[in-house]
Amino acid sequence: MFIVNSEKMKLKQVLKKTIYPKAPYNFDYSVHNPSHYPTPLVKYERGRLWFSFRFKEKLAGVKFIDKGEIDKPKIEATVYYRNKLDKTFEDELFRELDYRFQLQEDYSEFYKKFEKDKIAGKVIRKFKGMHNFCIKGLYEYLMIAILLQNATIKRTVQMTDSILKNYGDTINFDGVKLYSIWKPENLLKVSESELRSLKVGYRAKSFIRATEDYLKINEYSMRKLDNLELRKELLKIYGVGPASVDYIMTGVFHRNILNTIPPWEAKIYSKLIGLNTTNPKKIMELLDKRYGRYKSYVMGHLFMDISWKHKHKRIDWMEKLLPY
DNA sequence: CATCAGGGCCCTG
DNA sequence: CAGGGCCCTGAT
Repeated sequence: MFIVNSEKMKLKQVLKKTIYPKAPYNFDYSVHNPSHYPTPLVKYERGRLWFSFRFKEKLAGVKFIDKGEIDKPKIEATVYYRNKLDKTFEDELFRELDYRFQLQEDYSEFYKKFEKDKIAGKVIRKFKGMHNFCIKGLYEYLMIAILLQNATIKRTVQMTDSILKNYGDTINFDGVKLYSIWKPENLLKVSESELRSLKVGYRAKSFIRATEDYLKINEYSMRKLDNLELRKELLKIYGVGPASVDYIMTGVFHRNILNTIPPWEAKIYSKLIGLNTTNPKKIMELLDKRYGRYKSYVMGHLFMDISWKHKHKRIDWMEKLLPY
């Protein structure tokens, strides 16, 4: 017996605002990551992005339209909600969008240092203006991280679809229908066995325990922690281990770190840098030596490049490493 | 048909 | 700190 408590809402336009990111800003590279598995939480087209956005108890829809150029960036942002928002909330919402999309982040030091790098320079120039964005908040990302664990992409997609269908909220705006990850409180009304019936296996327990843990912490104050403290706090969350913590730190918290390289990524990295080893330790040594504290940016760029190429024209060896 | 490895993590000894 | 167990699915 399912408890159906998902919201289904049609939203209307309540606010339109122009955003001026810090140049250089490449819209498409800064709102879409083709290496992420497809979810019905976001819709992307060239120059356009729609996403569900739960912030401070309110579930809104947001549309971004690219109206600028890399050196003169400009985004038209439209917010959709049930009813008019008050000014304070609007300001907070845009401050949050600024954080999640790292709109004002300055990467000039990085470009100066590595734009001419023999290995990565070409790609860094090609992706100039890519900001390190993450549309999701901590809770949503936690759920995604659990869905990714110990599963192939295909299985992850299946589990995501069925859990969203049963417990996700849906919104309609601007002719687009999107899901949103449920409110954490609502998942606690669901029993572990109900979740298990969606074929998520032992992850059912993780969803629940991680939700309980999330409700005890405050992701906004965690942003002030340094890398070590933040890592320690995140690892306390049930279901978060060394692999997930790195994704969460670089994604949700925009920390510039690269601590562990999972084997499947090691294979990709080795190919990208042209190494003769797929040993994560060896790869890490090289990255440290050559790129120091910018190693995660460099790898981020190389990884983005191969993902975009793969998106447009399937690449054989990527196909093998990212089996659907 | 059986077996096994996946884009890990928890728990135990 | 190493290693077993865990859910399901598709490949062999």
